[in-house]
Amino acid sequence: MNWADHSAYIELYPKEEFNYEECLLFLGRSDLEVTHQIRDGILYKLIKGDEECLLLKITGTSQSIKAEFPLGSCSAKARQEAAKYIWEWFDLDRDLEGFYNIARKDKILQPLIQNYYGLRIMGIPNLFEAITWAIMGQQINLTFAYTLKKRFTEQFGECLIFEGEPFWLFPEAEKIAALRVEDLRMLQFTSRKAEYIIGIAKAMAAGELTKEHLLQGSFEQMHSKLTAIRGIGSWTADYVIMKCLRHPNAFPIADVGLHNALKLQLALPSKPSLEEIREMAMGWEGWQAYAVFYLWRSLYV
DNA sequence: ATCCAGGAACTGT
DNA sequence: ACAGTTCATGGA
Repeated sequence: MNWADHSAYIELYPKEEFNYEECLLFLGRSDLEVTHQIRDGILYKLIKGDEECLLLKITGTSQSIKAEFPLGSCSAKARQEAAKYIWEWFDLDRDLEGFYNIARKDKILQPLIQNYYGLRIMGIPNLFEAITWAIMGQQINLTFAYTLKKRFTEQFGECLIFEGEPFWLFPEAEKIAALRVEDLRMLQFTSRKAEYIIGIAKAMAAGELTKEHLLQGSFEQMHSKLTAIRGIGSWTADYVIMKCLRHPNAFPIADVGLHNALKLQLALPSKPSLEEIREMAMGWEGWQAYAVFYLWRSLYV
């Protein structure tokens, strides 16, 4: 992690192939987003440090990301945690050169890496949030998924008011583990999703499911451990591996957004079959997650 | 109104 | 292993 601690603020220095504006565009794709805010081009994110909440005020250029602490000064340890969080959130450990090398030779990806140069997979570092968000998004349109997340967070998450505006933390697994299905049904979750989410919250609260444990395994091991959990199928496992566990081989091949993006990019009369997608993705080995993320990007704005 | 949405479990063969 | 069915509700 390449960063500087200036006490009043911190600064992170990504390697090349980084474009803050592109990343910010992704973060601003929904007005219903509750786990971060963008106001006047400035990104605000509330994170949970050791016991205490930390509000980050983030700005960036193509060379660096700067984060201030509008709540006041914070400890050196908290600043380190903030730096680590942002580093992971923006996937700054990744060297995109490998991806761009294979993408330059790929008919589908070539225009995308040109248009979205420097875009990184904006992650969800918190495992419970990543899994829960993926489950919320199963088989419903994205707008409604954001509505569910907003209700869920505003009902069960912690809130901090700053300058008269609320900043939310995604709910803790411990809190959700104590709920009943009806508590989520009231927010228009389906019974099925409510069961899945509470079940996973219980497993995580009991320490039976942790990010650290999953990260120890290979891609295949992560995938099979995740899909062994009720509510997590192949799509959800790949999504979580892509956004939280950060394995670049994650490939949610059944994703509807992916299908639509391919149809659009290739001007196909209808969505490609899984077999056709496998064919297209032959050259993406080792970078499937980035290929998918760039294709998703092509669907908006 | 009708179709479908960043799927998964369940059921029957 | 594989295909069909059910869950459920909002957006376009």
